[in-house]
Amino acid sequence: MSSPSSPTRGRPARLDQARTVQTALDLLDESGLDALTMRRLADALGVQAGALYRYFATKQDLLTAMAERMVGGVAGAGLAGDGDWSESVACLARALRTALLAHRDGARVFAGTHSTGPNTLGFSDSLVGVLREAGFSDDEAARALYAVANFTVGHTLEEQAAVPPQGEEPTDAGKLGEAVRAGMYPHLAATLPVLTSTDFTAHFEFGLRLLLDGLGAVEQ
Amino acid sequence: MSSPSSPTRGRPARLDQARTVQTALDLLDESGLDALTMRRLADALGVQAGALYRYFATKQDLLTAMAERMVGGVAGAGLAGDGDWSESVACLARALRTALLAHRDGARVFAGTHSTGPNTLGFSDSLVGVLREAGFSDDEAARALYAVANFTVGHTLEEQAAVPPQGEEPTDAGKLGEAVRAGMYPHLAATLPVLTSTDFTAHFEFGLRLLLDGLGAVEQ
DNA sequence: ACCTGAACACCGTTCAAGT
DNA sequence: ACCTGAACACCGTTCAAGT
Repeated sequence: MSSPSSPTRGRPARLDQARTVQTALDLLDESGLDALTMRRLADALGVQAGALYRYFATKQDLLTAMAERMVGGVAGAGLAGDGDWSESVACLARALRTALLAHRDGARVFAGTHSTGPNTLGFSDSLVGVLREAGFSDDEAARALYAVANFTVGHTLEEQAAVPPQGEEPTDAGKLGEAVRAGMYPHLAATLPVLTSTDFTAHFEFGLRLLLDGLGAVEQ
Repeated sequence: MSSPSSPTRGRPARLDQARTVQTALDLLDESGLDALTMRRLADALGVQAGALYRYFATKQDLLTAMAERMVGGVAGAGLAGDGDWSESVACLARALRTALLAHRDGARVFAGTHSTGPNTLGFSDSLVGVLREAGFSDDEAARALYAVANFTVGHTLEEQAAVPPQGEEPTDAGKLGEAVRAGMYPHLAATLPVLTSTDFTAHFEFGLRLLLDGLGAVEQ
């Protein structure tokens, strides 16, 4: 309740958790995760690197706070639609993907951390709640959460890796094309246009539909 | 065909790509991805760090070769079962998960790279092939590959993060328990036993079933 | 041709000392 | 109480020089 920031009377601290996380997210968007170092972040905050350790015990803790902040508001997406559990779950999954896409390397940051903050737990509680209230068992609801969340994060990880934010060529679809045209992989060759398509929203919606239809079958 | 390893007559090179990748995988299993540095790998190979760069232009290239090696043989899993596309796809997904689980941090290595080698492309071609031959369209087959692969990798990423290989407490289920018992999150509280269950195979099979049932609905 | 030795430009983290 | 300065123990990568 009063760790490093009680209402003190000395000169106000230049740093606090909220401003540090915000600046870290700005730096992430500008330069990407690989360029987000404690020293560069300290520079952006006008401070020495060591000072950050009064607010975050490790860099991993900072990344966790960033992930938690990124998914703020996502839990509320479960209230859309009018009582259709399938649409509510879809909205939650879409909101999670959108929140991760909103920051460069957002999925990598999220996948690399395990926040137990209110935004992250609120999302999980919301999704599990929608399914329990729709009549699914506790086991089914919890496992559906795993399936939807893991698919969404895994998908967004691929999406952000495949579509580099600005400059450099997408080095990936290119090498895939070469390799596939080399001869083997007849099935990949036939489906190359879809595989290298950048319409990731369509890919995402397809996978999400599979999961929801599968859940509909569980419901009987 | 003859870059750094022609059949020369001088003293044989101490290094080659295959031995380097194998030693790197051994080191990964012993110490984990964070401890896998070019210097430590060089040490294990009895060589200086700089020497590795004759065989791999960057550390990322080495990691890609490791990922490619990890999924060797996975493509063959599509031949199991007797013509049931659903069982073939399930076998491919299970084989991928098993291959990633076979190495410490295997999913992290795989998710962080994008191999276009024969093992990785063979897996994709195999899965797409099973579906195309079962009558799915090219679009459906390609998108199903995305869905199954992203779910499997996302799931295994979580699994390996949740179950620390040997020592240290699972710091994760613990903090989740605290936070959930604090009051809010009634739905998480009700499903806590399932959420903190370590039966990841059951979780995986549930999600996989959803995807396959969803695909069955597409088939009509 | 292959590897060493040494350097370059960094990292995350700690901690006495200042204010 | 909060931050600086400086250090510790590392990183990935490059490249002249040796053999």
